Amino acid sequence: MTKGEETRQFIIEKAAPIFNTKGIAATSMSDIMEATKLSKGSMYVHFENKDVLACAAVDHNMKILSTKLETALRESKSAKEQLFAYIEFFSNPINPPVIGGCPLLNFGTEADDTNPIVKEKVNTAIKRGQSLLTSIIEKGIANKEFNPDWNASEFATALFAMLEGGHLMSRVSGNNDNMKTIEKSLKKIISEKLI
Amino acid sequence: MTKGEETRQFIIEKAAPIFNTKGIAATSMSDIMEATKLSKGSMYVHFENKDVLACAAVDHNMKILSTKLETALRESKSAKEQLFAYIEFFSNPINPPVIGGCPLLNFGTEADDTNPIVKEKVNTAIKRGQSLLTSIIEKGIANKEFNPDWNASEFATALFAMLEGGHLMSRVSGNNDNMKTIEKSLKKIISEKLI
DNA sequence: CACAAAAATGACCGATTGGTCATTTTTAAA
DNA sequence: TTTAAAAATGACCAATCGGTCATTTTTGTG
Repeated sequence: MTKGEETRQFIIEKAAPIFNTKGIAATSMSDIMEATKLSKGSMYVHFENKDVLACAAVDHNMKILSTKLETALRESKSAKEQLFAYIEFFSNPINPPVIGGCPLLNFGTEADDTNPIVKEKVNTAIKRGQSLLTSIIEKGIANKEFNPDWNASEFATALFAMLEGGHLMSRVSGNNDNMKTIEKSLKKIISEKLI
Repeated sequence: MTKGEETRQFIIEKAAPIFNTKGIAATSMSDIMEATKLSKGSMYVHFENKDVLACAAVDHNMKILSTKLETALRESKSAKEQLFAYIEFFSNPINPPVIGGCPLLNFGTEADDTNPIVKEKVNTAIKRGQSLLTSIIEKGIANKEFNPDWNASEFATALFAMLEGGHLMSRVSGNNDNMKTIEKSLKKIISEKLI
């Protein structure tokens, strides 16, 4: 990695949590300068404008999330264990895996009617999440772990939505109570599908 | 209503959809001036600063939502019908009841770690939504409509979270498919609780 | 070491931000 | 109709915004 590539990466890493916490519009280049202790000119050597940097920060936040999720799922063997691990991974929004909370929720709501590029990034990430969940459930059905009548993609969508909604509710309330309730509900539903 | 109160209300009504669409930070006083065709000085006659106007706009958006919801629920008689009406009310995020989409989702995610006042407004509104749902379910249990073993507040939380999460997913994807799936799942669960 | 390319700097730019205020216009009650 | 208060105006303010660029410093290769 050249010096330039190193600096670029360094800026992204410092900028990502700021964008995820304050939002894209509310984050200024001065915020990033302060966090990196770099000059303004240096920022523009590596990013042609703020939008490019913001997009890189969005990508980085989502990458961190998916990498940590992957690690959290790695040890789980059965489909049930994987679903439980997935739910538990998202079950603490007050101390979330990514600084600032779920980037899909944060950037999705900000971008949905203002930034089509970020919107599409979030859309793609959500679809990946849904299909990961769907494939875990389908694997569980093939394994004879789960009831074969279970509609995998339908439940994957419901599960994903509940986690995002629960994330919002817990962040706004300042505690994990709602998310814990949701975790319990989801685990109960999954357990009922066990053969 | 005095002239001043009329103008103040007029500004709020013009500002509310802009704040809900662009977000608080990304909305400028110039945006409101343009929408109202009023001068800058006039804005500051009625609102001491942008934050006060933003808070009034947040309140207005949430009020519109709850008023429309109330109307949508009014005709429903049974608890089941009321729950279905509640779900249907939120089932079209692409053409939502409030311009810009769900204000709880929009303002909640923006405010959660930047604006404690708005955060608390959203928190209160969410709790009201949860308790409305809980009381509908409890009424249905008392009516012998629903299985008495049903945990009302637990399901209310899950339902609320699913609708918010589904709202995000549909807004980001640009269509209502995910929300339709969620609507179907929720209605099925409710129907299974009918005695 | 030489030296060209890459990286970093910070002063500077015009535009826009939230906000103020002296002045003018409108309102509404006596 | 008079008149004082309320409302509306728009020029003006300092601060900050995203972005540029001539200059200096650092890097890495021959």
